[in-house]
Amino acid sequence: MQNLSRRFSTVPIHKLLPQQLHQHQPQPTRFFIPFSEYQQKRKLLEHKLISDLDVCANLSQVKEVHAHLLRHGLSQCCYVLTKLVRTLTKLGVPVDAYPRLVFLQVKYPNPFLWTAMIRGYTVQGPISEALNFYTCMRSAGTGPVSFTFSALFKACGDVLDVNLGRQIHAQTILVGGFAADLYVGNTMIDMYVKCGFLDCGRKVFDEMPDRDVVSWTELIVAYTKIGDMGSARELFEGLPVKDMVAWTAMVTGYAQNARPRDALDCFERMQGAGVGTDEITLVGLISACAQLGASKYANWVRDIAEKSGFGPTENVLVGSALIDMYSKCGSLDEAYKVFQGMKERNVFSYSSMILGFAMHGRANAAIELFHEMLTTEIRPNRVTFIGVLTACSHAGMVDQGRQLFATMEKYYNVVPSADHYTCMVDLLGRAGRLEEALELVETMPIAAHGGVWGALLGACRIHGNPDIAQIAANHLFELEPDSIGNYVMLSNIYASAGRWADVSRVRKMMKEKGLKKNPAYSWVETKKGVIHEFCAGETNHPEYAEIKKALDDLLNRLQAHGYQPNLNSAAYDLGIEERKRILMSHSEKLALAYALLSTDSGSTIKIMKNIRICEDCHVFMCGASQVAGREIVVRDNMRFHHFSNGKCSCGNFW
DNA sequence: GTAGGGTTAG
Repeated sequence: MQNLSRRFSTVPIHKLLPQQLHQHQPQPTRFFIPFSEYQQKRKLLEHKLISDLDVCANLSQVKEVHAHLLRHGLSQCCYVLTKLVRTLTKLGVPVDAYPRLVFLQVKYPNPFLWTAMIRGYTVQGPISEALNFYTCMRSAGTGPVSFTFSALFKACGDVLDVNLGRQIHAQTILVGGFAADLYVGNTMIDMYVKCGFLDCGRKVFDEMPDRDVVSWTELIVAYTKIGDMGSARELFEGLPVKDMVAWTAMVTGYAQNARPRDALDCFERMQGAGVGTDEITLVGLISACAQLGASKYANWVRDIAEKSGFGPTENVLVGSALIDMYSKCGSLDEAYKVFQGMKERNVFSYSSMILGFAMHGRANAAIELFHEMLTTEIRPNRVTFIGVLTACSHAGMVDQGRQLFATMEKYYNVVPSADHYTCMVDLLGRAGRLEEALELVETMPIAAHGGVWGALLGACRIHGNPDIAQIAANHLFELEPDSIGNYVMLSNIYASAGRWADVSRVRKMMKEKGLKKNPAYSWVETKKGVIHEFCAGETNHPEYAEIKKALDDLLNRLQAHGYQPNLNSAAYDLGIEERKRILMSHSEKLALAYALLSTDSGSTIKIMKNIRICEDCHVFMCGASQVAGREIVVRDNMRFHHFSNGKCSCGNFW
């Protein structure tokens, strides 16, 4: 066996070119074969070997074909050997071993055989060896084929090496004609986009003589990923023939960019265009419905899934997405029904269900399900641990949470991320161990992000610790200078501690930065599925008089049960009566009163909020669930609160 | 050989 490395040049292509090009013009590939009986027989044999290779399921079968091939004197037949190399790499045989030996026995490899080797190295690595083969192929005077470049671009995209990609791009132009090839162009766009050079991808697209729906979709997706839905849309509208993948890219793009309405509109247009729907389209659509959080859409999309033949029972992808959606729409029971009905479950199904339980304050159910999962073959991933740690933290299970955290890397090979540290800080913080939580943040081996400090700040609110709150807030002001919530939180913590001078200081900071409080909104769905929006302090609802009356009635009954307004939940510098009035105009209270008027007495009231529920409203909801005898579910921007018989599922920690 | 996909914490 010859030593390959000595025969092959190791000079990088940019040094070989362009001089090398002039020395070795690519030889034209010969397609014409003189016809004869011998040729005919040989051709039949080649075809037989190829189809034998097609059905090979393991290495020994391939070896048999190889032996057969050698017996018939086809050791130089590039056509069959190319197939042999492809089959071997497809079966996962290291290209550096057996395929390389096969290749070395060929005196004059044709471009396809070279490319099969290059492709093998681009898939299995190292990419340097793929490039080495390319260089040698060129030095041997062999002209590449378009697939050679596609394989190389794919490899560059996978390892995010744009410099290499650019060198190969230059090659496609130098070697001649390949830059204009459709497949080469498409993989080139993909490479640039993956490496984060969208503009270069766009330039390739703009200069391509032939484009197909794949070229368009690649760019559309790239725009949706960076959040530029305007450019995505513009391209999409110009796309002459829109197929299912292209439509799906738009639907999913809107969903991923928090524009659920547009996602739904786009889907309806897609249906109007007579384009079919598959599981991937449904996932995007379901995610949009989850964001809308209304049961009307939840039922609508489930119906579509069933009718398209991708029901949750059969399809694990759709099933998992539906679990998440129902959880986010406040229908935990429905989520669990979907979960139980699924024939096949995977780590997504389990994690979504565990997160659903955790989000709704059902800590024990979440932890039980986690243990049930461990009895299966399915291994937990990073998201599963987020779910189960969140559950522990809401149930105050400090020791169990610590134990889980300690085992995640050891037994499950999941390295704790800043997000997992967020859960741990939350766990310790909620349990009142603020110093320990602070110590954990200060000693964690990776950088703390806003989430970690935010968890600490939230714990300081629960336990009224303005000093540690100040430390956390200072970090947050650095990390997230424009995030209004942190200022509001710190100001509230000072207000609860009666430190009015500090409250003024924080307010001044907000003013200087030009930050304004987000207006508070609540939404409630009537029995007809119409969604009503309420803004704090708003009096212009058409049924405002009735709402006000219902709210006053409720207030009177609650006061008879001992409810007293929590005045700390309103601005400190107003009079007591004014503060009481403001508290009563909070949007979730208006929404609750309207729901009492407009829904059936036995049904659960569901209210969605855009900001965190205040303490006064929380107490108010607890009481209301008792005196009105209703189940109330409130989704704020953090989690779900289930109010029933005067108690909340969050255990008054939120 | 090329394009669309799910769960994430304050």
